[in-house]
Amino acid sequence: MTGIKEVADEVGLSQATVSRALRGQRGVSERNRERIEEAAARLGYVASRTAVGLATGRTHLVAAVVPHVTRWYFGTVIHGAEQVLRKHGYDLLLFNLAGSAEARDRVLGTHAATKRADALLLAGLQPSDAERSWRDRHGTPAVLVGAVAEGWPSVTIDDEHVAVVAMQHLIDLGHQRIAYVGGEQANTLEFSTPGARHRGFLGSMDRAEHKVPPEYDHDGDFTLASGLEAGRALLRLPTPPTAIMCASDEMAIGVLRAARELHLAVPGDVSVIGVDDHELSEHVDLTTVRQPVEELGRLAATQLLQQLGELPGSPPLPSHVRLETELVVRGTTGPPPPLH
Amino acid sequence: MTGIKEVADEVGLSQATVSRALRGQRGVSERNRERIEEAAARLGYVASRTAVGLATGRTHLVAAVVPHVTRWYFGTVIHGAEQVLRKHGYDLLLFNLAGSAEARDRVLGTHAATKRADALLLAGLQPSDAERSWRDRHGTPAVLVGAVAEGWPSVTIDDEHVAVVAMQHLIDLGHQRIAYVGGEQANTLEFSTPGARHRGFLGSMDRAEHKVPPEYDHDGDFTLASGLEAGRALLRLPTPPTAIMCASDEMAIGVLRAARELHLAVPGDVSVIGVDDHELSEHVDLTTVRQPVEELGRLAATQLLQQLGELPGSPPLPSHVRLETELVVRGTTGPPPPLH
DNA sequence: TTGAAAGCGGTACCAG
DNA sequence: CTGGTACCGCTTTCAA
Repeated sequence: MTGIKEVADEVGLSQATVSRALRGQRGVSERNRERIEEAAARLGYVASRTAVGLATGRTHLVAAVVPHVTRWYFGTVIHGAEQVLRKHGYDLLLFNLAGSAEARDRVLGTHAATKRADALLLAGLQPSDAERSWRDRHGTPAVLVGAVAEGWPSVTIDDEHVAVVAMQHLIDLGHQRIAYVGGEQANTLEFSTPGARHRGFLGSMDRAEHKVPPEYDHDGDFTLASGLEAGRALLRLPTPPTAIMCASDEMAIGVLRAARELHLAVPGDVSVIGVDDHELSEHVDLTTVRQPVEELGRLAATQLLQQLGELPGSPPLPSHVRLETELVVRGTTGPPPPLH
Repeated sequence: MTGIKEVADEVGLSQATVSRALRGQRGVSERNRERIEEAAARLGYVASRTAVGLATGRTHLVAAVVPHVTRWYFGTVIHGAEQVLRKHGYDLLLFNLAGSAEARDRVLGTHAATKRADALLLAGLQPSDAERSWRDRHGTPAVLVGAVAEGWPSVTIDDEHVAVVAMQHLIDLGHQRIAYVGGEQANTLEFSTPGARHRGFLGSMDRAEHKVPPEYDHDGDFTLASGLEAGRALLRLPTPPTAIMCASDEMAIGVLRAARELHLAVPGDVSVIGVDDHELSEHVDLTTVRQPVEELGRLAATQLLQQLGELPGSPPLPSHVRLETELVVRGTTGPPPPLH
């Protein structure tokens, strides 16, 4: 491994000068700068990130913590974040909780993430008490994606509003017996989204003066499989709903499959709406409320870079960014079946 | 940030002793070890990874390079790898090429990954000349997932065999006019899988003495959208195939959608088979050849840990691990339609 | 069993 | 504009 010393010896200058030259700092004669750059390139010198980290106190690492990399939403957030981070010389440390609360403690409790990275990106997670107090003490830059918390910058959509928009669409079509497939209790990692969407559902039903029998309020865990299960249960009810709103497209696709299984027409017998605009939703012709997931990731990364002082020129992002969503009407919603 | 010095002062011992005690090394009196551990816990001391890295030369970081995090296959590989790495104290640095060859040069060419990590996990990528020579010089532990290369440990399936198995299934059902949706040229990042599967397809057709008209040999990029497009083209042919084999489930699902669009019955008019056993495949009842993707990731991580000397007890993994695949017959394949 | 001190590979301050 | 040198925070000889 060629070190800075070799380069210095090669050009007959000090390490200090080489260091300055290579980082583009002022105070190096043009002639020497060129010689240094040439020598560094020729010798294949690349500064050791570890040594730089120790000397400067910055690792140029951002820790991204997600509940599940394999879920489309989180994969896409990461994809978006990584794009902008890399552009500014930051690498992405991935912490995949994979649904285990224990993993979360290990990652955030022992500071596996926080000790090593310059900043923290939490996606789909509500910071725990331990995490917020840690951050208060150390002032590590952090950002939340898809969650809000007092004092933490965040990039989100309005989850309650999303549900209201979806519900309004169904209500406008004339539906009254609307069921909900959410994911409130199922998630051990605290997650604010399900609660907000659920509130949106209940509020809308309430304002429309429609009753919500308990069996119309179903739990899921945001996976297709859980949607399938919920769909089966709901559609086999003596009085099944005429419309089902799901807190995610993956669950909605599961419900669609349940309907198909039971030979029910969509939207003839039952309408289905989701949230996300998953890459697959277009293909199953699912009506949904689109959220700009990749952009969420990009903005979160931008937030972080700003806190890290890496974006001197750019206008500061507000600490809470809330992105617009959009109702995408496709083929799975329609008027309720005529009464009989 | 409490450092080792604070802990040492606290217990009135030297940093050396504290360091030894905390890493469980022998040569520290039991009494002092306990006092040190207590003090460290009380002070909330966690060693700086950066400093440890500089002193030991090991970062405890593994760089995982993938073409696309958002693709199910790669997300799952990462998920599997991360699980075992974390268990052994390694963190995962994610490099998402996002389909850009330029990103690849930046990541691997400038050693963004290699300089910073102890080991390299390349998924779905064939090492370039520059990469192999770099590795030859520096001896960085590395492993390939879903690709093979002279001198590189790898964890794979037999991609050619996978295609042969899929084809045999179709041929056994009586199909003769079989088309292929692959992804050979489309991928700028060199990728060995498409080639192998394509060879399997051609070889099977050849052995069965079935002709492959050029228009039956279609390109895709492993996405659903490309499958849809390929499906439309193939099924609109004057003499359409009676079966279509796709190099991935995502493309197969696209083909299924094309069939639905054109009001063709599956498998009545056309049979479709994929490769992967994507999490969705069960739900669309797709016949496919399953590969154990998560296990691929886990084994790759194990390979790496072994090279890193972190698995002293365990029997060494062979340098090329090839996992079994399995034909999963579901509802999208059947006998060809009767001739007319 | 313990401690002093020399690195690890850079950065940054202070003189010159 | 350039060089000497004191760190950064921990590990690791080498002596005691």
